[in-house]
Amino acid sequence: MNFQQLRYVRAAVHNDLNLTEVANQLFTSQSGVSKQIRDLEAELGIDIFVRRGKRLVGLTKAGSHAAEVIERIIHEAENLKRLSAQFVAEDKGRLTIAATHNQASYVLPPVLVHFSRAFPDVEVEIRQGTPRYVSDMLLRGEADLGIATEALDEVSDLATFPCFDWDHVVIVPEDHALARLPAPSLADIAAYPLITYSRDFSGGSVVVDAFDKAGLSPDLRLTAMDADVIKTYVRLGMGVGVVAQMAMVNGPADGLAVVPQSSRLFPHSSTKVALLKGSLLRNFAYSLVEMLAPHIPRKVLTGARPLPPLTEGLASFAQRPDLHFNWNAALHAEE
Amino acid sequence: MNFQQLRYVRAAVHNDLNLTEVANQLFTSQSGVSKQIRDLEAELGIDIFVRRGKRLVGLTKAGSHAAEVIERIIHEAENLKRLSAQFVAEDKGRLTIAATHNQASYVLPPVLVHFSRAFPDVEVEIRQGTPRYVSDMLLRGEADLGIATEALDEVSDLATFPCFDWDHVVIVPEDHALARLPAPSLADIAAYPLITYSRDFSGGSVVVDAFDKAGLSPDLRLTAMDADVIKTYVRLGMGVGVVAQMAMVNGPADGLAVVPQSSRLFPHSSTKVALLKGSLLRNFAYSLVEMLAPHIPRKVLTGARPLPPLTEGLASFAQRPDLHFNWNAALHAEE
DNA sequence: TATCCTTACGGAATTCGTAAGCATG
DNA sequence: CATGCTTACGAATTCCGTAAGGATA
Repeated sequence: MNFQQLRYVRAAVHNDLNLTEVANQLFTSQSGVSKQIRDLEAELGIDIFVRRGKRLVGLTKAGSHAAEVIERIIHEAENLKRLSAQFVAEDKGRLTIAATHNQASYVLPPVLVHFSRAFPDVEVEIRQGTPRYVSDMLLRGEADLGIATEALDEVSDLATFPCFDWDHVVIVPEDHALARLPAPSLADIAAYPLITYSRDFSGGSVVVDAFDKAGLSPDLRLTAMDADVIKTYVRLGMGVGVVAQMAMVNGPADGLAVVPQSSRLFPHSSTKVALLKGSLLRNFAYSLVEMLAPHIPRKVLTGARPLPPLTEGLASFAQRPDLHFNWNAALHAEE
Repeated sequence: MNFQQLRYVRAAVHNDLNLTEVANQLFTSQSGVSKQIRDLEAELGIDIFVRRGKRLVGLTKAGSHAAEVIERIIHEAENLKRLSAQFVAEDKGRLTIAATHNQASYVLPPVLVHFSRAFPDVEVEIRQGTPRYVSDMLLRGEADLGIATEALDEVSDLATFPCFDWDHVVIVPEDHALARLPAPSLADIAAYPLITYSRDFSGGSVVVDAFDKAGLSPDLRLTAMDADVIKTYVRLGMGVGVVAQMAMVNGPADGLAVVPQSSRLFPHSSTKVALLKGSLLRNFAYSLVEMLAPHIPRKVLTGARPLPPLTEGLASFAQRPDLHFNWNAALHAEE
């Protein structure tokens, strides 16, 4: 049994049991992958995969149990590497953040400015996608931290921490009639074509649900993944937009107006930071979580790991209040 | 990074950092051990061990963190093997039980008779020693289950389950004066030389503590690790013995008498079964725990594992009430 | 001096990748 | 017939153990 074999099995499970794909992804030959997996099966004395002819078509019962354990072994091996890196150069390394467009564009910028000032030797990589993509990246171990909305709470292998609450607002062209009403209702808004987030973004369903609950079925003219697209079409007069508050506060708002009191029309949303349970992260990653969610007690954060984490790293951070970031101040500075 | 390297590091930590010893224990050359460890340190970029000249004298800070993670990796790798064995031949294999003499001699026999009838293809190996030895065997992964007294509760990496309570009794030669009193007190007993368990057996301290608390300091003439030795010397008239109840009920009692009401003189003791947290055991091992502690809800038992265990094995066992063993009946059948 | 770790080096075992074979859809 | 797994086999790499070197207590 060796790590290579375990990695191959893991990759096969994550890649539709396509060994050719696995070989490409891991930069090796597919014959090697095939052989190593067969060797492992022979050593363990079990079939991990169900084969039909020469094709892998599923996991055996033993295989699916094995896959779970293999996942943990590889995960711990990665923890070992991260742990070592932590001691080699405490504040140097790479941090991969998976985030939705909204978070990446309007929430992360001020925080990351602060972060990169505190950790100049950390390369930050942002990967953007749907909430589902964010959780997948975390589960696959390809991202260290994930930033999205409540959707992450539903993934049981992730530890999520709330950062802050925010609202959706209704936006219209500056000269639009709705901008002049003191407090338009949902019904007033539903009279116009609507432009908002796609349904698979949690924001999307929050907005639509609010109209549903009020017994309204607005004309959902266009849905998009990001606020910039929505704003563009609103500017063009294609309809009334509903976007996250931050997109107007922290982003360009020229030619647009926020409909008065419109933030009260929808339930609060919440930005969450998530990490894979059992992950031993680099010190600077924990620091970023602290910046995003300074109110989370440190012990809760480290509790995401079933067994004791790198306590020094965290303890030393606790002694550096200069690292704390008041994102609320930053977010609303321009208001 | 490979498992061999991790095993070497682990073994070094468990063997006083003596690589020669590690090599002997793992049947390899010490030069190989040395090289592999150095390779691992090079790959991780950290020193795991503190060296003075050419001697390993300690773990670095990074090393002690690494050792913890390595422990988990190897542990999960063993889980993977056990899991596979479980599917190859569900009720066939080997079960190593570490137990104190008392448990091995008077508690286990009736249970194991029952067990080996239910699982005829399981080889059972009993390893006997002090409570400390029992916990060490579990922590080192050399035993699957441990049976001892409360002493196991103090080891945080072990999950312990209470089996049943029992008492100590005072034993004397048949014709002894104490045997004729209706209910001798501790003071009555302390008038004679005492023979009981060694202090490092939890039974030992329970007995001595009871006298201490009563303000008595009896003449502790002899201490031994097992009841048979104690009984022998009591027969020879060397003193009054204090042994576990089971040693009289389930073991030979010829020539000896239990002092009336003497079980009330000492606090209750309790037999515990323990397993290493996070261990994925074979189905038959869980079955033995069930026989020993049938009142423990199955979910609590499997909860000893941080992540989902082999649920089929356990579920199928739950459907076989024939496997349940009433040890209380067995233990007291002769009464 | 006895113990014990490290390095060097040659042989053994493993792993890897190309190429060919063969089953599936 | 395009895709995809397996097997065979030679090349490359890695692993292992003997032996010598050097450091400590």
